Amino acid sequence: MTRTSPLSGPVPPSDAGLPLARTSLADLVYERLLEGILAGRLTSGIELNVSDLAREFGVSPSPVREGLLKLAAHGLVHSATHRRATVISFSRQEVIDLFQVRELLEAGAAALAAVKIQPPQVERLRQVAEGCGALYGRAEQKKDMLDLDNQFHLLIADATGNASLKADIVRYSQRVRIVQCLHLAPTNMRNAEDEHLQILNSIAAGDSAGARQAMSHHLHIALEYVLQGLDRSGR
Amino acid sequence: MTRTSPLSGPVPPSDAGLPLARTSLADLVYERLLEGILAGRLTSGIELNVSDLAREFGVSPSPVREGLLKLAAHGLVHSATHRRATVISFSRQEVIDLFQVRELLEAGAAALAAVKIQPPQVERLRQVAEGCGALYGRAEQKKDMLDLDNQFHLLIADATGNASLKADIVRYSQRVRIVQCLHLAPTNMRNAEDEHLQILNSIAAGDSAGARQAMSHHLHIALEYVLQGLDRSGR
DNA sequence: GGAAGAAAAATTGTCAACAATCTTTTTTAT
DNA sequence: ATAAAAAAGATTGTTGACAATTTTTCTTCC
Repeated sequence: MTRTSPLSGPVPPSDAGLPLARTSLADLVYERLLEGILAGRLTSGIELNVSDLAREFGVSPSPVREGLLKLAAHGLVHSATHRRATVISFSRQEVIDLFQVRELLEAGAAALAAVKIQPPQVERLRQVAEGCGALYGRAEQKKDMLDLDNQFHLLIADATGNASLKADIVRYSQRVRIVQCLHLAPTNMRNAEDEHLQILNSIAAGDSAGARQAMSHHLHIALEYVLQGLDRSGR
Repeated sequence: MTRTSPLSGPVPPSDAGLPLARTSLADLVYERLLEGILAGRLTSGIELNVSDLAREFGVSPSPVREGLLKLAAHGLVHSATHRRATVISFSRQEVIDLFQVRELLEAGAAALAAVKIQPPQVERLRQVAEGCGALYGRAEQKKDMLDLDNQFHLLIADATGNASLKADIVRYSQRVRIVQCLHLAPTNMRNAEDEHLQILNSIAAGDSAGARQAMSHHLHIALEYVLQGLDRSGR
């Protein structure tokens, strides 16, 4: 097959500088849809119909199907047999549940990171935490703010050295993001920088209990803001 | 299509007593392979080739492909493009990482369950915890023992009322089981009943901290045994 | 005889057609 | 006119064929 389909335009995100990390069309579809979801273009409840997407991406239905299946397996898309797939939507209780697990994972990760983090990672973490400051409160940069916040959390997950833990934190951050795209007012991210620095300082000081506590606090506040937005928009 | 393929023999595990919960062939393949993995017939490293499985199950390649994709997304199968899928295998460090996350999730779940559990669930939990006693140490019943142990942990996950948390605990228990099938000596499950009762009593008493502590302890011991078996067999 | 390279075989990935199911529209009966 | 039933349309699920890639086997050369 001559690689001329639209999807092959943007170079597939090769994991490393490996010779030539081939990826399947299904994975490219997955990446594209994921990007759309995280960017907020594809919001909760939007229907993802196979033939339309196949047309749009210039591939046959099969890779689209598989891409959707992967999104469903990762909990980003709701998919039942013979019903068209939709971007997942969460009830109020499900949002609370989501944050409950997220807290278990991320508070634990923060505690672990306090023990295992290396100096260069501390430095990187500080850059990201402080980089946020310039953006806070500006509505038109909500996506950038979410991206930076996310990066902060992912760097902590990285610092644990536990790939499995990181993978789960990524999955939760993606699902939380779907909710944040809908229900988070940009102004509510003002305090985040202080909270991030609190977490960072505990981690840098090797204070596991403090890091755990600071992360829990941060996530509780984040949940509170999301619920406020949800209750408001949910009428 | 007249439903006569081998796969439709064993009735698909319908989630509830719904009228007729249809499932796709891909899901049936998924269930069958999952069962084989959890039963220990399909062990780490075993190659799962699409055409062979398609022949064996009497379906076309596509549903098999999708079933494997789902297993891969759940972390039970390793799958790279143009390479045949294999049942996942874990390095020593990966096993440790696995148990680390499992502890975060399950210790948290135990603490939550202590707050939220209902009397009938306590009763059910006690039955399972005590039901284990009759089996411990008998080598020929290793699978039954693992099943009961698993059920105990899943009931606690259930008692949290957090579906997302439970789903993740299930996923980890499945991956841990792959390791246990390979590296756990049945004799090493003798103490489990006592530990389970300890957890149960804390939960029943509404003692969150105690339940968390007891679950952590239980999982630490479980990891120790697995590592012993791994170091022995791994030469 | 053993290692590097080329041909052959096996396997995975993609496609397009068909079958099964769901959804919408139209028809029919009350 | 409204609600149930039937037909038409759209969408998903499955299949088998083909293309792309990897793996194995065989040949060639040192």
